[in-house]
This record gives sequence, C-alpha cells and structure tokens, in this order.
Amino acid sequence: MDQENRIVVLIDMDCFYCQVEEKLNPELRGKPIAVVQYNPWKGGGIIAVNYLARARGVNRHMRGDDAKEKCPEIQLPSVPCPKGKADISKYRDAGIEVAKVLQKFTTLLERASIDEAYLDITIPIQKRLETINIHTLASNLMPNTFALGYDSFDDFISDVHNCGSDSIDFDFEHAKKLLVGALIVSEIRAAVYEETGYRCSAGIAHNKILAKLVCGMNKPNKQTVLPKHSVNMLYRTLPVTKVKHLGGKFGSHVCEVLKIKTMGELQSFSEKVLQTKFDEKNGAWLYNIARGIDTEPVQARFNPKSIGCCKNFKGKAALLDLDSIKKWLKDLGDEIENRLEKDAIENNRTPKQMVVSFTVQLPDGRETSSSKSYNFSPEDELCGELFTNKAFEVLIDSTEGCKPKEGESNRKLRAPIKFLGISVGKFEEHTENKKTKKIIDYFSAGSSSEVTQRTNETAKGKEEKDQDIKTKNKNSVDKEYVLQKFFQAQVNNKSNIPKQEIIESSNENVLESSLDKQESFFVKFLKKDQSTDKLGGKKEMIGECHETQTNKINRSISPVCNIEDRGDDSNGTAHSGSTINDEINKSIALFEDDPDEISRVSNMRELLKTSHDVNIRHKVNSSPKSEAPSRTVTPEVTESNHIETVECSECGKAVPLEKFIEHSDYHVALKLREEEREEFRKTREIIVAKKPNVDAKNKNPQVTKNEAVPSISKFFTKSDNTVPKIMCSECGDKVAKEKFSEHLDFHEAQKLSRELNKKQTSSASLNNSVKRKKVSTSPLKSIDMFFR
DNA sequence: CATGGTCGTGAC
DNA sequence: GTCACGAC
Repeated sequence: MDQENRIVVLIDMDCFYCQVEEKLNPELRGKPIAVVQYNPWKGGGIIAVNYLARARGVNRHMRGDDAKEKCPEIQLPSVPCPKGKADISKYRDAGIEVAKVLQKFTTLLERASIDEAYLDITIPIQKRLETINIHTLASNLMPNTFALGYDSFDDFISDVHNCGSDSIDFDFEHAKKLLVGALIVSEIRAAVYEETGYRCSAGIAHNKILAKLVCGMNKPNKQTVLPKHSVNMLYRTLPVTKVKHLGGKFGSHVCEVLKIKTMGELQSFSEKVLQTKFDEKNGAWLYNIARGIDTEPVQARFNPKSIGCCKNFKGKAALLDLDSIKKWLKDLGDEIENRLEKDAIENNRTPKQMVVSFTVQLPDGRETSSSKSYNFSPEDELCGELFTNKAFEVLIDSTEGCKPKEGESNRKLRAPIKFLGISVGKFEEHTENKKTKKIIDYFSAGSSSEVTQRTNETAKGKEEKDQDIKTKNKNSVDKEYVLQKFFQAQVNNKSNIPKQEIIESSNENVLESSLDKQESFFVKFLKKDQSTDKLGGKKEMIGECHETQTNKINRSISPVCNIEDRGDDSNGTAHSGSTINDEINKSIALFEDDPDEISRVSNMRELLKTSHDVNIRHKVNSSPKSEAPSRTVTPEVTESNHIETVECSECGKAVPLEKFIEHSDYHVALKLREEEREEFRKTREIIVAKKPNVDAKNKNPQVTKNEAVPSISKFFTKSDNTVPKIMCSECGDKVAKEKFSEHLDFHEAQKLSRELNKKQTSSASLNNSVKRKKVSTSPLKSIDMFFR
C-alpha cells in the first residue's frame, strides 16, 4: 500500500472520563464537571475536565479545590479508590465499548489509548467511491466537519467538485478520498453516539501524525480534514512541540539545537544536516515529518499488549518496611489477577511474563528506577499469591543493598520505595485444544478427521486431556461450552445492540474472534444432526422457533441514524469572513481550548436532541458474506437486504436473525445456570462470604430465586439512567433496581465460568470441587521466608 | 510530596 | 532484558 495515499483517522473521545461519569450519573449532565482522583488532598488531582468547566477556566493542572474556586458550582466525581489505589476500570470498559463500535467499520484499527484509536479507512473509502457519485456529496451529510485551509467545508467540497481548479498543488484524487473519508467518519461518529452515547472528535489526514494533529484543532464533537496542500499553511505557524513525539525533551532539544519554533522553520534543514545534528533515524524522521510524510502504518491491534498497575508513594508516604511493600504488592497483584481473569475470558490468552518495577530514593536524594522480569513457568498458577510472592522475590533480589540487616530492625528497608508497579505481558493465546477444539473433537468424533490433528501438544498432555473428556459426562462439557459462550456474548453485547447494519463495513479480513470460532463450531454441530440430550433439545428449540414462526418474521424498516444537526454549534457562519490564516491561527489557538468556542457548546445536548435525522445508507447485503454461519441454519430466509428478526418462542422477544443462535445459547445457559447454582452452592457461599460488603445483597432477598426467564433485552439493552439504581458491591457498577437480582446472578455465573476457565487452563487435574487450592507448584518462596 | 496510573516504543 | 521517554 502506498503510504502516502492512505486515509488515516484518529478518533479521540471528548473529555472521556467526564462523559463516562455523565452517562452513569445523569445528575451531572449539563453541569460543569471535572473528574478527580485522590480527593483528600486539596480536593484531588484533576484528570479530566468537561467543556462547560473548561469555559470557566478549569484545567487539568489544578487540584479539585482550585477548580471549586474558579467555578463554585462545579461537580467533582472522583475515580473509585478501593483499597487506596485508583481504579479506572470503569473508563477502560467504556473505552472498549466505544472501540467495538469503531471496529465495525474497519479491522485496521489501532487502539492508541483508553480513549483514542487510529483507523485506516483507505479501503472502505475506495469501496464507497465505487458506489457513489461524489457530486451528490454535500456538507449537510457531514455536519461539524472542518477542512484546514478553508473557511467552510463547503468551499472544500466545491474544490473537489471542480477538481481544485484554483490550486496547482491540489491533489484531486486524494481530496476525493478525504471527502468520502469525512462522510464515513461522520457516520462512524454518529454510530458511536447512537450505540454508546459518547461524543468524539476526529482528525482525517494521510497519516497518523497529521490525523492526530488536526483532530485536536476542532473540539468537541467535530471532525477536521487536512488536505495535503494545506500542510504548509498549517506548518507555517505550528509550534514544533505540538507534533506527536516532539512534545517532550526531544522536541525541545530539536528547537534548541536548530533555534526554531515552528514546523515551517524545520523545513529549511536538509536531511543530512538533520541526521548530523540528531541521529540518522531521527534526522530522517524529522526531515519527512516536516514535509507531512509519516509512513508509520496503522497496526491492527485491539487488545493491549500488557496489563499493569502501579502506584506512587510520594514524600512521606514512601514505603520503608517490608510489611507495607508486601501489602502493596499484594493489592497490585490482586488487581492484576482480577483483570487477567476477565482478559482470559474475553480474549482467550494468558501472559507469559511479569515485570516488577520500582523506584527507590537513594541516600543522596536522587531516585532510580529498576525493573525485573520473570517468565512464568507452565506450572505457575496465574492467581492468588503468585504475583505477590514472585514480585516480592524479584524486588528483594533487586534491592540487595536494601535488605534488612540481620538481627535488629529487620523489617525496615534502607532506602524508601517511591514507586511500585507490576505488569504482565507477552501474551499467548490459549490453544484451542484446551477448550473449543476439545469439544469439537468430542462432538465430531468419527467424522472429519483433520480436527483431531494436534501439533503443539505434548503426548502426555494429550492423553491426559482426552482422558478428561472421556471421563467427564457430556453434561458438564456442554455446560462449560455454553456458559463460556454465554459470557462472551455478555461481554460483547454488554451495553449495546447494534441497531443497524453498518454501511460499507470493510470486513473482508475480519479478525477471527473466539466467538466466531465457537459459532462456527456450533453451526457445524447443528448441521451434523447429532442429538445429545441437552444440545439436541436446543436444536429442537431452534427448529421449533423457525417452523412455527417463520410467518412472523419481521422486517424492520431501515433505521435512521441521528446525526448532529449543524446548528449554531457548527462550522460555516461562525468562521465566515475570516481569512485562511486567521482560520488556521484560530485553530491553533483551540489547542488551548478557546473559551468562545466552548461557550457555544453549553446547550449542545439539548440542541442535538431536536436535530433532524439524516439518513445513513445501509449495507446492502449482497456481498459474499451472505453465507454467514447463521444463514446456513436458516435457509428458509432468502431476502437479505434488511435486518431480519425472529420471535423467540422462549421469551417472545424479536431477535435479529444473525443473533439468534447466540440468543438460543443464552436460554440454554440460563437453564444450565440454574443447575450449576445448585451444584456449586457451597462454593458460592464461600465466595460470597469473602466479600466484605453484602448490604446490597441483603436488600434484595431474591438473589437465588430466578423463576421467570428474563427477556433477552434486559441483558442486552443499554442501561437507562432514569430508573432507580443500586450500587453493586461486587463490581461497583450501578444497576437498575429491577435488574439487580439478575445482575447478581450474572456475577455468580461469572464466578462459575472463571472457575471452569481455571480448570481448563491450568494443567492441574480436574477437580470437581471448585474450591481453588492455591498450592503453588512452582519453587516459589513464600513472602514469609523473607522475615525472621 | 503533589497529575497519577497506564500504555507503547526504541536504544542499548 | 532494562531503561528512559512520550503520551493520555
């Protein structure tokens, strides 16, 4: 792919943490707010500020108290801080929710942070260009869109329609793609808002650096296009330090050495000079980026490569005794463990390495950081005290000089620890033979032979596992599979049902999710006409549904997608009459959050509510993808231009056809869960007893009763913030009161799933007791060994 | 004491 | 494998 002719997008959520808080707590909407963490000292550190608060002069470098001073009516929701350490999982989950929407538009998506993602939409644009006439494109299809170097986006569209006759530098082919890109991005942002309720801004350019750069020039809830020929105009006044990678020491160094301030000035240095003054690589990079050239590809990565947590211990809070170190390593390790359990369920992977980092304050006052890695051995159980113990061991090993003296005061370190961190990485996917493949083998035994082929498995392990399968009763295998699938559906659909087919989804190289694998297995199973008691029953259920209700198939009308109207908050009039340079300078000023801009945002939500609808084109399902797995089990349905739903005989709910198998699994899972609950009653009591706060549960005596099968919609619809909520002591989420017992059920089921997952992923023999025995099989010293 | 907790990357 | 750096 020609790196210079890509269309790269950066999607950046507007003051994301604030939006998350506003979504969770409607009371906050329309008010100035800032999210703080660790509020005890000076009202806490501000880590996000919404635009109403920015308009009042609140910024991220203030403490909560300063913000109150500037803006007395400001609301300051704070990051949950259980056990003394900030927990940002709320926002992490929200970020995933958003990224899942983005992923529907292109698989070439790179999550850059909790609230940012790069998308390469070159291919989707190319496809769209084949089906549309660009002369039909007008700015009303792309509200809140700006083109750098143009007073209004209409002017840019005119240039495209007129082949840019007024500019020699005009790259017509590229501009066409930018225009279509702007259309697609506005559809993407509309989908994000529709499905999550979150607003975002976007930058659209031909590489990542520039997309990132221009994304910040019009915010919030706006998108900015950068035509190639506007790069020089932009650079003429753009401070070097605004460019990604140049915002730190290196950028300052460059400015100092070259005695320059702007990107334009950087253009006057030859590549050789730059390579001499800096190094070869950096010099070349500077030379190119000064000309708007950046070849770094958008990498297809959804999941983080590492999972870590850390904490500072500033000043007097520095850790001095081994007990406190042990405590904090345990807390950090526990959090890692929890996040890893979730990660294993969602992403089917396990880390192979742990890194323990810390900084100590030397006697001379300086601080030094160190980190040590440990590679997990296959015997290590990634739970409980493994992290704590291993991290402690590693840390003690690395602080030899700080070890306690033999004899007296042996619980004190010589040097205070100012920072502690544990992170895990080098993930490996769980091999299929551990779960899915085993089950496939089991159910398809005697037919297709290639599935039994295993390449990377020891003979011993294979025998052991085959033995497991044979000795296990079928029910339990079914349960594990269905439950697992159920949870995956829970995770994938947590708070959004796709209400529409997404236009031009460029999923020709769809990443294979584990859910997909399982579905394909399931279809395979159904096709085989095999009847075991449980799954056979399920098959009948589906068949019955189709037979008796085919005539009830609904065809939903094409839904319309609400896009923000270009009201007073839009481009056009606000900047009309300004020169191009004024426009650019104004844009640059927006990096500092222009208050004039912000003040117009105050009524944004209200205005958006009343905005008019804009039709979004829908995917015409004529692609080769029409033979999706679900299609093969529903041959009676032939038309495919619309979203088809069937009414489930179990719950009476209209379910999108493509989701129906998943939906059926859900019913089976519900039933199985009832059985599991009985089977694991004892275990659950142990687990629940461990939890400190059971107040919320006591308010709901109905925890273990689940007579009526709930509608699928209760699990999958967005949470409605207007209903009364209860704070769940398990996860800290606020849950609608009427759904609370279901929610608790979910936790119980999730625990069971985790146990099952552990049984499968650990090499230990299967044990019918769920009780997790934390007998470390590795030659790992207990922490206590370090004390006398 | 005072953005802090997370991430990714590249040099060595 | 460690470390500093950059960014959010």
